[in-house]
Amino acid sequence: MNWCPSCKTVLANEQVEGGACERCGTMVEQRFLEQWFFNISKYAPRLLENLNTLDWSATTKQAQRNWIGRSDGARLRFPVLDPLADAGSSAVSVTTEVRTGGTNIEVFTTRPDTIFGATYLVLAPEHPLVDALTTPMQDGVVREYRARASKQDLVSRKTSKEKTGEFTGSYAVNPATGEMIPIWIADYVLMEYGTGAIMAVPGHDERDFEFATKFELPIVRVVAGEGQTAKTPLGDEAYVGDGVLVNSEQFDGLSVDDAKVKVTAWLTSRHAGEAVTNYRLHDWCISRQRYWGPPIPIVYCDSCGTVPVPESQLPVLLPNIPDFKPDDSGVSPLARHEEWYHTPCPRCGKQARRETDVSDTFLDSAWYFLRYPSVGRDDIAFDAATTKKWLPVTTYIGGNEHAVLHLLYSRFITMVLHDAGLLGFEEPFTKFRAHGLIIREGAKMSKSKGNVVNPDEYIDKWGADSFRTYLMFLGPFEEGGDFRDSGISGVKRFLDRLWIAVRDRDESAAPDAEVMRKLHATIKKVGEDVPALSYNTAIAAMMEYMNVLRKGERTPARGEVEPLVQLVAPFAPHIAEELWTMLGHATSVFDSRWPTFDASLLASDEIELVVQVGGKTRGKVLVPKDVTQDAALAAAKADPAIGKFIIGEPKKVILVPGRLLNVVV
RNA sequence: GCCCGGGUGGCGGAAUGGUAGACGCAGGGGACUUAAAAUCCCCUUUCCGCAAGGAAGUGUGGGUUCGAGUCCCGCCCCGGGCACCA
Repeated sequence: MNWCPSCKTVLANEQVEGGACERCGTMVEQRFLEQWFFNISKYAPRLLENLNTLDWSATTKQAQRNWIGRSDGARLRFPVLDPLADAGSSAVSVTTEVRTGGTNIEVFTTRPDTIFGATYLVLAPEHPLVDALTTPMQDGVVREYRARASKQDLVSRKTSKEKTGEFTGSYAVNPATGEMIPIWIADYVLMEYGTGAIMAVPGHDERDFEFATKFELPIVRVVAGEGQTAKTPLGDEAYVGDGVLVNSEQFDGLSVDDAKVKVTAWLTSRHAGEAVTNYRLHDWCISRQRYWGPPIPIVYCDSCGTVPVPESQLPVLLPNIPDFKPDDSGVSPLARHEEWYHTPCPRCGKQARRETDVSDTFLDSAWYFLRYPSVGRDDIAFDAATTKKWLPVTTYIGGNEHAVLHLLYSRFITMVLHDAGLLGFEEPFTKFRAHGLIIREGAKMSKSKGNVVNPDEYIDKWGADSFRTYLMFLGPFEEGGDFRDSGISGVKRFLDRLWIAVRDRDESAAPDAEVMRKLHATIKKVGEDVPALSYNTAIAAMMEYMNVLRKGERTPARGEVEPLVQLVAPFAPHIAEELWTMLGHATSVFDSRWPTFDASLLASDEIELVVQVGGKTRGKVLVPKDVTQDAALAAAKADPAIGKFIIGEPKKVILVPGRLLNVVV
């Protein structure tokens, strides 16, 4: 288990980032503890598959794909040679009369095509077969190696790439070649992934190559790349590229991809293995050695064993205790509370003991969206009709730091509840967008970097509306951006000008046609940008309109400025509400309709047509919006600044209606 | 190493294959003012030129196209995810 010595609790794999606790940054240790898990790994294929149907930020989906970590390959069985009969003999062909002890070593590989090059096996030091496989002669060194590996924490073990290992003294049979190959243990093989054992193909795997070189194990080429043959020496590194099989008997000449399928089929027919898909996603450890949290509703009874607390007795409430601080024992503070700890067994009524761990807080946040619409109901978790009306969540915006935490857990819980018939959907968040990170002084804001911004100071100085609008303006929402103090003044100035425009408006003046054209273009632009989360360009469009509205300190007509207040409202709600009141409305701006635009106002009869000659922009001409190609060309020739570039008969003329004319000469 | 993003003025950033640099910051000049602040107007990619004008230009090298920041191929750099995962 991952143990955080600072938080004094175990952590799920998802809550360990680069070997450190997700919450406090302390390096985690490894401890052996019995814990409760949710079987999320069973859902790995679905969690992965469904990603293709979700409208989520690409980065978030990719993070989940990486975390789930699908790999297609094969599980292969290597029979172990009877250690008494064959120990000590050198690698000889034993195709006939293989005497095996009946044990098999199962390995997972993504390269079944290279099995003819598997010259040894490696087990993780913790592999359950190690004891049985270790010969008396090797017992000392193996025992010592395992002890050393167990003491070393997982982080340094995973990061130090220096290969170490010991020979067990036993041999297995390569099911393809029939040759006997030595069985080693080494800490570069991890018990927690695959079967905890690998077939080593040093010719075509960098790690195996390094190990084989160090311990002088045989290296065989079984794949030949372009310009290589079966005899081409491997040199000083493994060949991991594509190619065709060599030194692989009947499979020689097949491509790597073909051979993966055919070798697996062949081994399957010989009962030596089968194709499998492996995932790196582990089960979710939900036990926590804390006080605050929902107790895991399990009772341990000497007669009945592990008994779940029946539904009628749920929830198990926390006892009110003064000493709720966790300690380093690995046991929850609840265990110190005798009265609570001892409870009758729900099944037989005899004295029994409660589970003292509480569940991970991520379990709570994994279903809060189900609870929220039904908070009015105390009798049930969530009401079916209400849930059907409001869920799944249409659009969810959050941080990518939850990609493999909250967002993965929520999907899993939703799937489980769906399968239990409690929900009509199996994905909780139809659309998810990850907001970007705000960068300041060249780094993402963090307490340790000392570059965090306290919003209160900015709100005091600039106002909440300015601060909020600035955050939306400083860069694309999904990419984040640079927070620079100097940038706020522009947004503040915009809101000030809006205030003045409303205050000084002319109630009787008729709106100007050109201004109204711009207004309608702005309504259109903002209306399109907001759902696309392009807040920065929406604000820019409103600023642009403000420049037109207040050009030369003109006094705007009411009809020119009133809709702008509605457009601004989602960005700067306080000032918008106040301005709306100033405009004489008795109800909230948020109860007013979103302004609509008149498309017929947007187009004018004459347009500026950009003229290119040979692809280079040479100027523009004013033409009717539905100008013909010939008329446009004539207009271009008539313009002296453009005409001088049009020498001779045009070879080709391209007119992009309403936009551009390109004359190729 | 693998997989995602991204690379555009002094800066933050705009650009359905069609005027690169919208909008904002910073900078310069001007109007108003006794003055300052505020407000308003103009300029501000680089190079050549007094100017008119011209040339170059979106990390880099090629390619497709009448036309490429945008599409395709190779490379470099930055940010993020995964990583002794077989």
